[in-house]
Amino acid sequence: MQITIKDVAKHANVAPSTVSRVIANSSRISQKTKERVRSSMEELGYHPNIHARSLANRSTQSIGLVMPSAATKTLQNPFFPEVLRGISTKAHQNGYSLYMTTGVTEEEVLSGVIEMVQGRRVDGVIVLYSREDDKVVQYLRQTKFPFVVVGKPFGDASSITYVDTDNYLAGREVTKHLYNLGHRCIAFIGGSDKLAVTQDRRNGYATALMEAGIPVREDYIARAEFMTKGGAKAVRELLRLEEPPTAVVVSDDMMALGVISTLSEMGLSIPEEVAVVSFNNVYIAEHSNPPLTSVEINIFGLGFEATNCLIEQISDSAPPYGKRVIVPHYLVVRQSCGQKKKTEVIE
Amino acid sequence: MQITIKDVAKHANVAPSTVSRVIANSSRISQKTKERVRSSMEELGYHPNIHARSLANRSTQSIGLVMPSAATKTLQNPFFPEVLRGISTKAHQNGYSLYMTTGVTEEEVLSGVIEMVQGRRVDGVIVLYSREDDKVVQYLRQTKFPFVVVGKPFGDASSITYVDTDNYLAGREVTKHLYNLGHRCIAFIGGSDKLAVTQDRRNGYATALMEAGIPVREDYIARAEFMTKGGAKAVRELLRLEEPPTAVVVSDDMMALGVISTLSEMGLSIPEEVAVVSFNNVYIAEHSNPPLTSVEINIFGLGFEATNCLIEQISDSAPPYGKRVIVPHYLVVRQSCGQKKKTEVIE
DNA sequence: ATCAATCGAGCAAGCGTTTGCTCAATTTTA
DNA sequence: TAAAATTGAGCAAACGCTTGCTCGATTGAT
Repeated sequence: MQITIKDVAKHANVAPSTVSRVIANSSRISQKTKERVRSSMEELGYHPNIHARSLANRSTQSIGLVMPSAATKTLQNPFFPEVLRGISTKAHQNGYSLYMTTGVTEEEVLSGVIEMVQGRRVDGVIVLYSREDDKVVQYLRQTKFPFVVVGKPFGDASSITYVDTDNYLAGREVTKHLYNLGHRCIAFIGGSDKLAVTQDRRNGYATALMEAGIPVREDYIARAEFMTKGGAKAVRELLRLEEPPTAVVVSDDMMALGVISTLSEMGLSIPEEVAVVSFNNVYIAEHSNPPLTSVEINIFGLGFEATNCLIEQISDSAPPYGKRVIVPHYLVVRQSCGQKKKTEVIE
Repeated sequence: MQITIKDVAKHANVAPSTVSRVIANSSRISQKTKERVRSSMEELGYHPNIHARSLANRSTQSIGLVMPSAATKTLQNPFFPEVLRGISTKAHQNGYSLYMTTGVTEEEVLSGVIEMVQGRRVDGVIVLYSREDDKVVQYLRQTKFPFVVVGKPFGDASSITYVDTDNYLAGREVTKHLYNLGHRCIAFIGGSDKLAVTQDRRNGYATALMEAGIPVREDYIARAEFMTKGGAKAVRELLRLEEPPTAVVVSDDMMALGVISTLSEMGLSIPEEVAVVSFNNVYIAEHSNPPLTSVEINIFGLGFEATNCLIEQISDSAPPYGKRVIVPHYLVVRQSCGQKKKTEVIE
């Protein structure tokens, strides 16, 4: 059987309540008693029962994680482990542990979240994506449960705390970079249109083109799944156009990987015939062939900051309005985007 | 305030205990009452408080996950997300949720585990690695808490339930494959020597050499960290040898990635000058340059099976002795290992 | 029609902690 | 020196749920 607070109390010759207060390090207990109780705890190998504590306490010291539906697929994108690293680092620092539910459909995910929240399983929730018309965010909002979103939320963003990259700016910069390298036919391959990240990056792309006086062509904008296969398919279609692009902005490294393997298969050389840039700069971007030019968005930082915000909210030290944290990004130039003509570079 | 079982009871005009039994779908309650109670639950939006339930119940419906220490680093290896996918799929199917603690040092990890176990936070634990002299496994074993190991445990393996790849065999096969391609100078680059997986793969490698009548050279066996940088360093040393190897068996795809980028940097062509094979066949193996020949070990399956075994143990439907599940593997041949002379292939 | 068996539902005692109150002992103040 | 203030610790009531027992009502057997 488990060792309870009562056993410790008996062993130390005090009341259970005293033991509890020793654990909480209450000032109402004398130093002497504290020490006696502590050594009893040590001796008996006491560990508090988390459920009893949560029940009495109404707090759980754990954080719920919401992955996009079909999390099982999602975990294949290195974005998630990395953001998880950031979250778990901060959570651990503050004595929180992590609680995950997964679900295949959107409904399943929502009911998982409801269970977490209503069942008082967690003190707060981090939503790891931002999608249009998302039921999870709606629910969390209306129940006024502490939560933060990784990505820019839809609707009344001002009342929601979120952590994000300035994807619009990043999209613009990347496109401009290609323009500066001399490209005029630049395509965009994005993930699901419902995702904030796709929209922002695409808008940035479009803005950059307009600024450069290049019309935005609908047939240069492709959509695909956030994984390699989607990227492969999208690029095939683009190259079938009468005037195929000489450069593509791809909204995600994994998709970009698909793009470059497809290009290689088709016998097109990168970056000479088609230049490629993408976002996230996940681990493997550096090791692909050729290495990917990508926007470093500090995924770890996104997770870390999100957790920070959440803990602030939980401990009521957060302002009552939504807070917004933008994590800085920068372009990491590698081979996949090419460079200006050699001569110019040498100069 | 939360809606409790009492509220439902009042609303449905029954006793709280009846509501509880309705939830448990006890046969002692008539169909009519069940329906009435259920509609009350629905109407009030009732969700059971998980902590109260666990407290009364002594069960938590959640599974603890133990990552190797410095989990923050570990998550960078795609092995973990993938095994997580397997675990979370099976767990979800059976209504379990996942609970993670992380820790930087071995001590931290251990105390996290102790907290999970003694604090009755989880019903069972999955250990995601196998290392020599591991305190976590020792602890779990002596407390007789349900747990399963992913990887072959040390010590009295027969009493521990574990799920593993036949790494010894895989190491042998891979080495033999290189031998068959004509290689006679084959090196091995492994991760930490304390890990079961490293030892097994290395032993398989050595066996294959012996079977082929090739002496095992100490200076052909390098050790490195389980990530790209380690691989890079190790290969540099091997190539400094008087008689450098023409092929390397690398114990992990991530390290192999480091190996091949280093080789490229040094101007050596793969597979012509140095052939490379590795293990795990993670997502990116296919997309590296050149694509990696790697052993597909079904990481997802490892996670899935491990969870399955654990749930069996928790629900007492497992045998009292340690069970062993070996998940099959197979070699996926891609460019990095080269092939026999063209003519022979064509024949 | 009577008694035993069966069925459906309620009572109340936990599960292990926390915490507002109470109260005795000690110290301070007048 | 007596009264007031302070300190340290205990009592007992939650927290929300489960479950062994009890008990009245229904059913079936005699």
